[in-house]
Amino acid sequence: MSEQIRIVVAGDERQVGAGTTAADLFEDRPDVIAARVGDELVDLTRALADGDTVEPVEIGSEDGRAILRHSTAHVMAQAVQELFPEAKLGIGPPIENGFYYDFEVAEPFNPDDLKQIEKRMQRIVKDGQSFARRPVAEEAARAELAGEPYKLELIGLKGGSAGEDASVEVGGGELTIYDNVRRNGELAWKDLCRGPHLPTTRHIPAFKLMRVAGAYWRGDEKNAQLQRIYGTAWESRQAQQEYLDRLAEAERRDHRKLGAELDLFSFPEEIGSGLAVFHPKGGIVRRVMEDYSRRRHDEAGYQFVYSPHITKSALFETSGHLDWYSEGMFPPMHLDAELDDEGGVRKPGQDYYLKPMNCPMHNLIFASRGRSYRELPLRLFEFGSVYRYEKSGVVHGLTRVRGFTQDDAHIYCTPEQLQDELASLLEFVLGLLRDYGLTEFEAELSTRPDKYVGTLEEWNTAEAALEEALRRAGLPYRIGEGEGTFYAPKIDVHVRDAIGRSWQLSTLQVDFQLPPRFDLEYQDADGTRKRPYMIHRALFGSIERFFGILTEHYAGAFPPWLAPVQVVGIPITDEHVPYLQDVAAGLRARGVRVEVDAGDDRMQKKIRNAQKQKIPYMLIAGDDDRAKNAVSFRYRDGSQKNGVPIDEAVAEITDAIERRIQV
RNA sequence: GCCCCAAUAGCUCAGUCGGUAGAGCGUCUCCAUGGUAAGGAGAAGGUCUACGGUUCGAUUCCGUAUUGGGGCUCCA
Repeated sequence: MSEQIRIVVAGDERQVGAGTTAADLFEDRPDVIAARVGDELVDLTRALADGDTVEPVEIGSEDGRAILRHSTAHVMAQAVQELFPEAKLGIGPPIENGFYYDFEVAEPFNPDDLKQIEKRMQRIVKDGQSFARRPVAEEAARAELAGEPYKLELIGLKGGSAGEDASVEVGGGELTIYDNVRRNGELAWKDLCRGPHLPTTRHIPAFKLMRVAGAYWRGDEKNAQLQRIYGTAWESRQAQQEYLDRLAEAERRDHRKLGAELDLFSFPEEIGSGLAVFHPKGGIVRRVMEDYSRRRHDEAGYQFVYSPHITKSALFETSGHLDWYSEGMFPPMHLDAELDDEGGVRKPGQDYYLKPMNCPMHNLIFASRGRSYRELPLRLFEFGSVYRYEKSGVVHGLTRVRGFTQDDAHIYCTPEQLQDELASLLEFVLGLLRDYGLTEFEAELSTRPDKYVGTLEEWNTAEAALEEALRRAGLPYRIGEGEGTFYAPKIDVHVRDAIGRSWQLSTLQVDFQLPPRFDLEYQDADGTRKRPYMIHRALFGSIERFFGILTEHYAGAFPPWLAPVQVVGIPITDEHVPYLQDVAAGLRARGVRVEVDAGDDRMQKKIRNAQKQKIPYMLIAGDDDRAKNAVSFRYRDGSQKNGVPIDEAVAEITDAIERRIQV
């Protein structure tokens, strides 16, 4: 009689024969593709030991998907090496929505290659090769993988500072190799890998290769650049299709595309990379955003300031930017130098820089005269245009540009005021974002890094104040331990858009570096001079970026209060144009942005045009409406309401605009 | 900055295996007066991104630059 062991399966204690595997336990569960034993994810084929607790890992679960994707990465690597035997393996981890694998190849892959690789993968999936785990000693692993220089490097990193990626391959403990074994027992392929993996390649229900890109070995730009193939893999064809549909939806909402279609903005080549111009329609949206923001800041006790776009270099020497941020700044222009007749320097001249930040300017305003504690908190606000010399490869639509305008403010307060100021500030931030229909937030509190300026006490005070502000706002947050900048702990607010994507928007930072550098002081009630605390904050971050994000959030269908054209009048025939123009005049008198389409298109075409421009309200009028002193609504969603008296129509529209409702 | 890909009319794209180009939409003009997503006809519009090279000849091939796209790195 065989030996018995005791295990706990999904909470139930059971007695089973020695050598029992998780596969045996979940025989009747085809969706189970791995097991969690204790804290560890393992292959189904792993034999269980006495006292193990075992949980099933379903293919559609988070862990299950990661295992599926990682296994698919192996299948892809096998296919690549079968087709391109000279390809050297990098790493191939699962990622959100899919996986990748890096290869060193002489020639980059082209789209045709991808198709071929995908075909070969389908064959491997059909083959039903099993993934077999095999622990190996380090020396043996080195011998087996002698032809794979990157894998050898990973073995060398074992247990060291291998980093997240490498740990997928080598883990912390023993080295293992996964063999892909054909059903006839023949070895098809192998890879250094920690696992776990699917039982067989047949357990891959749906996958697709997405694209090729260059990627540095171990993420370091000094290292060799490998070819990375990205793929996606899912627990069902349907799940994959839903993912592909989500991608298509994101593409449909792409602000760069909508920006052109809706005539909002462009990036003229003549101006330069990352430098946007706003067209009249984009200008309206932007102006409404700015006006609203100004009004809210005014109500919240901010004072408005203006500062120039360029400054002598000395300012950024004082602020420290030239020491630690010069790479991100546009090169300086050298002005006012004079040479004498012999070519010698008579007057050395000055370097002027475009400003990458507004804070030094605001500090000068604070320091322009003596400040009393009675003035604090002093809140200086500016729509400040700044220029940052972003690397050419990172510029992207409106979300990453080289010239942009921050809704920037700096708040100077006493240490005692810090807590309340941060709390009300956070409230203010969230309130404003909510007005744009952004309601799902998540915050990140970044704390003191190893290298920092200021005193430990100051940091503790500020971090505690930030955390308390988060608690008061009832905001879910995570802590980024040591992720603060060297001069400040900060809160970053991430918002979720209409299709669930998360964007980092607002940032609140307490600054310990600039007040002493600028020798900022105020005179306290007891007559002594004290150093104020300084808070940097931006709600939108950059107006351009926020504009881009909003465009995608609304898919270009801006709510009435923001829409460039709020109402378009569409006459049934030319004869009704004057009637609609009267209606429009009434709306315009109430501040509504309204146009009457008097062109020679047919009514149907005008509706189509208005629909494509995503105009919130179409007011249609013909003989019937005119006879009743009415108009007919057609809303953006295609619904309609006929014969609405003009007064009611105007009231409905102006009300929706005033209340900033989303329609 | 690095790797790969692209650039043809205002937009989306076709095309030329090297002999200076087309469509649809948009624009303009005219006709049509039509009740909820494309009425009809005609016209205008392009040094085929720029600069070099090869060639009898370059929009096409090669190089460089610029701009854009997908990644990597970066985002204080």
